[in-house]
Amino acid sequence: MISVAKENFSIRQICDSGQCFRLRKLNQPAHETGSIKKEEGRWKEPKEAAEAERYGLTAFGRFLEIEERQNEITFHCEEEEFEQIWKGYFDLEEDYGKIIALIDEKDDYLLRAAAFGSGVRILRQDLWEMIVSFIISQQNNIKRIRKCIDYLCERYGEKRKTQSGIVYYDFPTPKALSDVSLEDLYACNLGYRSRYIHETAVSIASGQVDLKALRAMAYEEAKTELMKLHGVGVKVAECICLFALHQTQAFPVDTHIHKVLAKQYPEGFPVQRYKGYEGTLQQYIFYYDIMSVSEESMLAYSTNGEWRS
DNA sequence: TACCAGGCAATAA
DNA sequence: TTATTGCCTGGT
Repeated sequence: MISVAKENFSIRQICDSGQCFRLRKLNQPAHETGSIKKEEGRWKEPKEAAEAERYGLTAFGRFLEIEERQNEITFHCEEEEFEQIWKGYFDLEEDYGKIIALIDEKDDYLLRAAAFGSGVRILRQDLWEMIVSFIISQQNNIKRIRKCIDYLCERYGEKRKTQSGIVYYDFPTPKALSDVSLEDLYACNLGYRSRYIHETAVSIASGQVDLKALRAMAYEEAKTELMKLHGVGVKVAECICLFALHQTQAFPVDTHIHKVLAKQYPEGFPVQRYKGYEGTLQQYIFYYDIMSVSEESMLAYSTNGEWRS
């Protein structure tokens, strides 16, 4: 087991940040959105060591159990595995405090967003898994995305078992998905995205688009190459660049970010000032926005029982 | 019941 | 080149 201090690092926040779909709280009904049960309301920091929150992560063909306590995070694996895989996966060699310190002291909104989600990090996830995951994400919500991905893994991924007997499924390979009929993909509730997944799997399994070459490409080139895949547009390509290729200059704009930009940055987000860190800051904004929706709703509810606009 | 959700591709203008 | 529209499905 390996424990690390919680410096700008929160599994709970990463779990809810919308960048990964196979990290989730354990002892919770399958497909529950992220770390919080609806009826529980806001998540509270565990006070005692005994109140550790347990998470399960499936990635790179492995299952990792993680415990989060008030001041530390414990990875249930050997040191070698941690050094070789998870240290890089969670981007633990980057100093996020340094990034937050770059924020314009006059930018109250961005300061609040970064303080709120200071434990969020940009993961280095598997490229193929991110391509499929973000094609599924379009016009979709996190809960359903998780469900669709689970379904694909359980049906077409390799079944595996940890030493302690936990059963999990690897993400299906491009070849495995390219062999699945459109009809069977529709049965996974992928809807019109079924066609995109099928054609993308064929493109990659056939070598028409090369994952290895993609990993070596610079941002603009990688984005253009990704958009050759059916079902991958600008937004999805930028998400893949950010969450798989760790190109932190990517700045995906979805409806949430679009809304925030219009309200907080009518003159445009100062991308020049934050060059190379746009994607990280975007993630703070995104997390702040999706997580504060319920909070804002409560604040908007005035004491006389009427809703303020 | 109708509309929308963390877009995209096809088609029209 | 830019604007509009259909698309699967589950939730409200």
